[in-house]
Amino acid sequence: MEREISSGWLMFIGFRAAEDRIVAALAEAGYADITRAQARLLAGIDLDGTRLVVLADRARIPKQTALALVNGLEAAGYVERVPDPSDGRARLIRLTAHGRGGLPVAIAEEARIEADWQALLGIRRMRALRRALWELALSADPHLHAPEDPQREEPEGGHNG
Amino acid sequence: MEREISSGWLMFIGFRAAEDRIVAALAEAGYADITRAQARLLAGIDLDGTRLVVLADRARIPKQTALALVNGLEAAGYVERVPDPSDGRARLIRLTAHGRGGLPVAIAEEARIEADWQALLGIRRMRALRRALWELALSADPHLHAPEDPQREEPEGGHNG
DNA sequence: CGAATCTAGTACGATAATGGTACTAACAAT
DNA sequence: ATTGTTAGTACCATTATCGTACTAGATTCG
Repeated sequence: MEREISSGWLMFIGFRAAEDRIVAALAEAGYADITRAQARLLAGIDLDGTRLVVLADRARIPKQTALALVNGLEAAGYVERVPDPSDGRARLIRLTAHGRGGLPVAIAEEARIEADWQALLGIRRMRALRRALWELALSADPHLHAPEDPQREEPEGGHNG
Repeated sequence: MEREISSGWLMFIGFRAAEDRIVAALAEAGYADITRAQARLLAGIDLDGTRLVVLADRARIPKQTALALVNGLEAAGYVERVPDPSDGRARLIRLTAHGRGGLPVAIAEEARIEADWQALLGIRRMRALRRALWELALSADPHLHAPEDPQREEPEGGHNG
């Protein structure tokens, strides 16, 4: 009567393991006040700033939640809001200097995770894993407009740590 | 300056897509009051009952949070607590008849998700994906004591929908 | 042009989830 | 019997989630 663990749940385990490592790395580097929810939002901020609704979309939360998180991050000095020149309604949420300080930490830990996973699976299976995950992610979220082909280059999109 | 989406984040997308589908399927079948956090907890309940600390561990939440969720689920009639014959301190959290009613719905949707993903990737790559996810999950959580080998059979463990 | 429509951001508020500290009762070890 | 450990729980403060709804700037189209 025992059943297998679903693929979705396996993804949850992997995701949470990675997330915990990144948040822990940030905490150890002095960014101890960043919560997981905030980290998920920060991960969606492009280097040139991102709108609130886009952040909400990327983190799979309603914009009210994203707003609350951004308010907290702004109060903590991690992000700032600048007007969006292309749309008077919109504002771009950008990392402050303080926020950018955490980026290398997150990126480094992320790279370490990828390296650890690749060491476990081997480069070939790791690549296959990423490719498969990409296809599933795209089918779930068609406007991810993602490359993953090393040949192509997208002027837009892409997430941070 | 754009970076790739991390494998962990891709897992997040896949996981959330699956989770949303299951919660939506439950809602449509009349189980509209089950939240995502509750569903994650329910997914860890074995058919013969599971202890609170084990549920907390599986869902990656502290036991206080698990307690609050169980209280809510108990009040809503989804689970019940029975004494654990093997340990006077412990209690087993079990699905009630009402709770078991949602199981087929969740299991069916889960199967549909797996089928959809397999249709997308093909059976070979899907199997490779699961195998890779399993290895990563095991490395992150060594006491997952998981089979995945069709030959072996574990008397314990295994999650529900 | 101007009215209807849409969209980005925000406010307010109610509920749910998270997680710290700490207590009790039962078990385990010596 | 004393000590240490573990399961469950209570209490509580904070954070996160998300519904309803408003404002102001865009967009569409007659």
